[in-house]
Amino acid sequence: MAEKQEFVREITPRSVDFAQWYTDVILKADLVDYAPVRGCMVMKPYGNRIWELIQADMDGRFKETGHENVAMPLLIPESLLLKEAQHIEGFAPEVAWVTHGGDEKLPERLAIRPTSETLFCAMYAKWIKSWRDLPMLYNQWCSVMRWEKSTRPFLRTAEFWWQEGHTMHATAQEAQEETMRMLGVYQAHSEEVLAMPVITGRKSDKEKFAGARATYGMESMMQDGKSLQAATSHNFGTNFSEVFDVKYLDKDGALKYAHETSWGSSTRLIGGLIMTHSDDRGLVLPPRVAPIQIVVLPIAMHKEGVLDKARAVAAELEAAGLRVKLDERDTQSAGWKFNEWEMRGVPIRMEIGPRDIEAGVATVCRRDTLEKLTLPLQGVAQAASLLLGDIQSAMFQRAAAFRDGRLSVARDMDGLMRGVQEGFVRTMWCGERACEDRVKAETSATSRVMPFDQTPVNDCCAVCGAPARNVIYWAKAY
RNA sequence: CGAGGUGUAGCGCAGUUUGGUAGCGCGUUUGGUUCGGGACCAAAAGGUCGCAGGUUCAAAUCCUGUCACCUCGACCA
Repeated sequence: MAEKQEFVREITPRSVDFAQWYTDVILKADLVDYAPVRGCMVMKPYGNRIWELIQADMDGRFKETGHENVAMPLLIPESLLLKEAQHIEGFAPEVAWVTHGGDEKLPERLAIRPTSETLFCAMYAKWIKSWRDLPMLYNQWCSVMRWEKSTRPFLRTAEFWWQEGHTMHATAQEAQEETMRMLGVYQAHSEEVLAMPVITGRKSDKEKFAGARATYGMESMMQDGKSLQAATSHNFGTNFSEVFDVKYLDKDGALKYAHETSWGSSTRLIGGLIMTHSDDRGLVLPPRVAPIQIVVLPIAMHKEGVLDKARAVAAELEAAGLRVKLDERDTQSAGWKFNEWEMRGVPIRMEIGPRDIEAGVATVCRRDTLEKLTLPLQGVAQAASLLLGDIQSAMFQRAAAFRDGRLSVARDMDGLMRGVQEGFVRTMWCGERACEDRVKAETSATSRVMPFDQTPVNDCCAVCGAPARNVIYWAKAY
């Protein structure tokens, strides 16, 4: 028995080596594989399905808030990318270039998009003429490429899949409202769907997006206490509009620059999901993004009536709109299947065996707590739906409690240094870059966000002691 | 990009110090017994030892280079 338990833990325990644990989980759960291209990943069907479920939910939220999807080209002419100085300065080191068409050298290099602000702006300059054209609210789902030096599946890959929303507005106020609205959409999605609690706020100038006037982000704490930037929402003001000449004729007859926003989230969310919820047995998926919500396992399948009953139960669950897998393989033992589906994070395992059938119940095991219970077969779909709802909210509660337990408040550098060893630290900050650089040098932590709740801790910067301007969160980050 | 580590059967590894017939476990295939937490027995298939050079009668093993992956730093969604 002891040996069997060891065998289950082919996955390195989190407490021993978090990074190795992370890699083990995604490979054992069959989410991705490494590609022949350096730094690139292949999303396998199971991992890709999670992304599809994330996309479906998020895309619905984008449409509810008035956005439409477009498809922009993969390539950006060098001259276009170079237009906004700060922007290209931020991205230049990691741009991949197309230099040839067939054997012929191109007259101008083409960048493989690292992000599409420049393309959108070039098009917006053509499309926007009048105040009647605004706001223009577009989004695209695509992949982008950033030639990263060190990569890890989902967290940082050379090519990654994402959505990027790009909008143009008549006024600064509308642009700011849009920036906040989309940050709110990300937060709601993360907390309601991914069961991943986040802290939102504004980024310091140091951490801000290249070319933006203000960047807002949401940060989530992983089980090693490090922070993952899970999404960002930027207000560009008229920075790009002035460079790309995006102007409209306003009601008052004056020609004005449009105010721009952009916001993005990526397959990195899946990495966050894994590092938030999973355990030493493998993946734990929140029901709302689980490709399989319930796996039905016929037990002692060779016995009369078991398989028929299991099929009937699976069909009933499916008819209720649940994502169900009936595992009828006769090549694997029941115990083997238990472990496999646990490793792959299926929220509910439902066993249908001779004893269950006789008692009119199903034996059920929930993945988040590994707790076993029985559900009456009468009305099983409804009970299962309720249980999935419980699991979803319990996972959020648990993650939030974990996060709160590792969140500290500090008034000085000592407290800050101690705090970032564990998780997030809330302090006052004077607003100076020098203090951020000092924290980075001494603790390897960075400023994450200045939260919207600015209730002061005290009145002086925790780093330098000068009069404080903001409340800010610090953490080591991915 | 700096420091360290690892590349040997589908997967996990031993063998490398001291050069001399390519090994083990899991998985796979076939047959049988099992079947409520990774079952058991028997037989079988499966390898250009990451790649390229070099040294040698002989290289998985020694030397040089190179690529990939993993960890820790520096940079970023």
